[in-house]
Amino acid sequence: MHSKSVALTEAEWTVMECLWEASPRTGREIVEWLQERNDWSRSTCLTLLRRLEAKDAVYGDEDSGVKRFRPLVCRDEVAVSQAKSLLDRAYHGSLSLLVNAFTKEQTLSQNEIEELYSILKEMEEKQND
Amino acid sequence: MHSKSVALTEAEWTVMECLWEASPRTGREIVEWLQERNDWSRSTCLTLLRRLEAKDAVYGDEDSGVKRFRPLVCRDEVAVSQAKSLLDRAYHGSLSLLVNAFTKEQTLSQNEIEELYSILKEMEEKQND
DNA sequence: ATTATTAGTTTACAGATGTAAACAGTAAGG
DNA sequence: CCTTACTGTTTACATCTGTAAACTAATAAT
Repeated sequence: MHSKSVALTEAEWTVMECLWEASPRTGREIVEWLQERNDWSRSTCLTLLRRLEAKDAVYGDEDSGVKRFRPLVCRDEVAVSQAKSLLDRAYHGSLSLLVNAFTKEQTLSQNEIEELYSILKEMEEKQND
Repeated sequence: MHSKSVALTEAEWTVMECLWEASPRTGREIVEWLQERNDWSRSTCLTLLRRLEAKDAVYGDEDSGVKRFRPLVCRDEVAVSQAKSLLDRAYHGSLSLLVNAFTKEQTLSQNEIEELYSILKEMEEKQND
């Protein structure tokens, strides 16, 4: 699970979710999983898998005609790189600007607020080393 | 400046930045502005403007052969809607998850941390009304 | 008038993305 | 052996994006 900054499209994300949830998974399993949420055809699912293989986001380990797919990038990496690109584009790279914009729009749950507090606290502690 | 949730592409963002910075602006001005940062041809700039007009993100007010463009969506709206879509996709809609992922990756500046604290504080106060 | 300049529009075209039908290879059933 | 049922691959095609040349209408300069 090396660290490449792959960019995933909407549809590809969905496929990856399946593999991040559990892997390896066979084509058949993946198709099934995907068809439960979207109504893609088998072909569509397999095409997406192939494209993901092409961009080294997954690897299909073939064993007697059946491939066993597993992710080559982890969710966190992709998420962060995606977030970074949005942040740069829309918030001059500033996390607080994003959070601010967000809170103006919708109230955060008490839970979220506490969560955020503790993240900040932790951050500070780490800094005081 | 109504509230449509337009989705902008990378290139379109750049054009919008120009108009958000100041408007109205004539085609010539926009092209100039854009060429200072990217090296797009005049055509490219104008094509993007036209596409933005098509998706009602800007309006070109024609006056004797010269158009005066201005944005029809505001930066904040677009930014938030973009952020929301990322959040949903990559962080199950949870802001704190995003913040967390981020802090793990790179340290926030003291400034950012304080900024975030004050946002949270404000948030809480608003809640206690 | 004729030409050069400028403004915006039309057309173009390759690569990415969503979506899937058609096809080929192989294993299992009869 | 021949058909069926699967597995994965090739091919296809419309729309979206990035990028821009070609063209037309209007204006200014000679």
